[in-house]
Amino acid sequence: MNNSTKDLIRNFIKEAAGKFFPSRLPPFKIDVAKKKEWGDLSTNLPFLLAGKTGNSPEVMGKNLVSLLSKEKIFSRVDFAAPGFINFFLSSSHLKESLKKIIKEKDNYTRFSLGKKRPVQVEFVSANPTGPLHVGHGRAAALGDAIANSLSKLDFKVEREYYVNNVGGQIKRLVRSVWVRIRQLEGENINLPEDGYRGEYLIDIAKSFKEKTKDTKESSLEDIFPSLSQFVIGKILSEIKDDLDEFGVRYDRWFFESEIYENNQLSEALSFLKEKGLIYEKNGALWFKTSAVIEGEEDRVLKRKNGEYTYFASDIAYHLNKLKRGFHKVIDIWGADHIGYVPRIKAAARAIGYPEEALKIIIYQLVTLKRGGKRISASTRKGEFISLKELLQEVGKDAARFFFLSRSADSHLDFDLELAKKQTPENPVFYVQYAHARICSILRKAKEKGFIPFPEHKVDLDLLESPEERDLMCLIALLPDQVKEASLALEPHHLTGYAKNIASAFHYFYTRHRVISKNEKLTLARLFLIEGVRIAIQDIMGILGISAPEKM
RNA sequence: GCGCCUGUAGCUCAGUUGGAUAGAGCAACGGACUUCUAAUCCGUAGGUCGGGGGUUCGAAUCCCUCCAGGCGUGCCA
Repeated sequence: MNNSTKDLIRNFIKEAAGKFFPSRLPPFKIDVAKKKEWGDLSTNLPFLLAGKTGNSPEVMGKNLVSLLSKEKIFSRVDFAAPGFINFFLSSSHLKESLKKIIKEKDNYTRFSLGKKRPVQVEFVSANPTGPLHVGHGRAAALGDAIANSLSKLDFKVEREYYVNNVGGQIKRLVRSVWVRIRQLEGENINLPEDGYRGEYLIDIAKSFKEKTKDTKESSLEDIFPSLSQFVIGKILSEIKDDLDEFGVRYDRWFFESEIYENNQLSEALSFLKEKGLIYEKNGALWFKTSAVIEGEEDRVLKRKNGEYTYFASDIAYHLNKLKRGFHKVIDIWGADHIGYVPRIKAAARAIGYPEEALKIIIYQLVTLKRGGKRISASTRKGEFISLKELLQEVGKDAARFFFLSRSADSHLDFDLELAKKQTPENPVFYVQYAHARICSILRKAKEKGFIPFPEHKVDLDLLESPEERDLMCLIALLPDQVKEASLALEPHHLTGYAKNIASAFHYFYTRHRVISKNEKLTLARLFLIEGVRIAIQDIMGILGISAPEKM
């Protein structure tokens, strides 16, 4: 499936240019025009051809224009100095697009280019040492939206959460709970320096005590296996609950311990050994990062004390992913892991990842604000705002919309007051309101007997105002938007497009009455706003945000 | 010190594989309800794209340099 307007145009351009430019075309752009006078779309190809042929952009451009003008998809094709071609989409193409979205619903923005190839998105993957915080919310929103958007392109997407259930952090965690248990037993004992101080561990200690009777005599060593399983299970189920409430479901929860159990670690290491990328120094085993990526420091895989590092199991984990046959593996990490990127990239290359098969998306940290004031987010004191609290305060929809409003690269200022507001200042309500408003009109139309309407009675030629044309144009370009945002792994473009459509609708609404005495016009407009409604619902669906029918 | 990210209107940010006179939302100011949701809309104003240099037909976008903020720089994860 492919409803891309740009692809159609691209093909026409290739065909036309081929008539006087025999060799392969340089990569050219088709952009949405910035101004009304410049049409709907434009291309810079004349500049590029001029550079290749020595002719002026004007000659190249005018040649193309004369060949392209005959295509039915355009109502007008202009050459625009100094070297652009501007395209005006014909009303027949716009009407065609509108009919398609009505007919195909959310399949309208579906593409078949992924060809069912498997892609994995691994995200959040927070250590099971405490509740998820706001930053994890950003990862969850990003990962889920990216996964949704890739599904649209017909990739077979798998969502995965990697659970680090072994290692030093877990030991510290379990020891902390053990100390809490001892304290509950009345012992005068303090949390270790590097312990976890959060109050939630006291609750966990209590429930472990209830479940297991004789905690009094047990040493940490004896109790460790069962206690650690209990603690991790408890915390993980809270994490699952939070993600569930946020609307995120995983296909797989992958436990780090699995890497150890199935010998996968030694397999990965011998893989590297064969390549001569492992050596011993100071009693430890090292990975020769420097041999793969210039300027990178070598890293320890196995410590002097015989324990493997997180890096070692992570290499094995990535080898495991590769073996599962993913066409592409996408890891989504917080900016605090930025320093880890080169070494895992190096390892990926060493274990046979094709270039580009591993994509690591780094998102910048979230700053919370209440009105104008910053809220400190210090994890150490345990006074961070959890994802749960955020959801309680602003709700899933606002949280997701805000997280997805900015590019991952950008630091995110999250204003809690704004997210809660039920006014047009708050973009999520603005968009949802447009959808609800359309639904309200459709309900009324139904009462009056306009719906369901037979499609053959709808005459779209009656939609001739600029406001109606703008809406149709946004619908016509929607598949391209979805495709581009998906391929770029940048869902924030879609929040932007949702705002654009909502705005165009509200503008239309104040100028035109949908339900009127003019029955034919009413039908045509109902048809149009139903298309707009589907567009909004579709985008919101990709973003994981609801599109309410009433507000 | 070094690495990565960021610096665009009062605020929050799009735009960064070079392309036309740099955009949006909010805030500010001024307007619009015999109406299918005024939870909306319209208009006005707002800019040395952090500074400086360079590359070229053309730079917010590429290169160099400097400044500011964030994150990282573990035999933690």
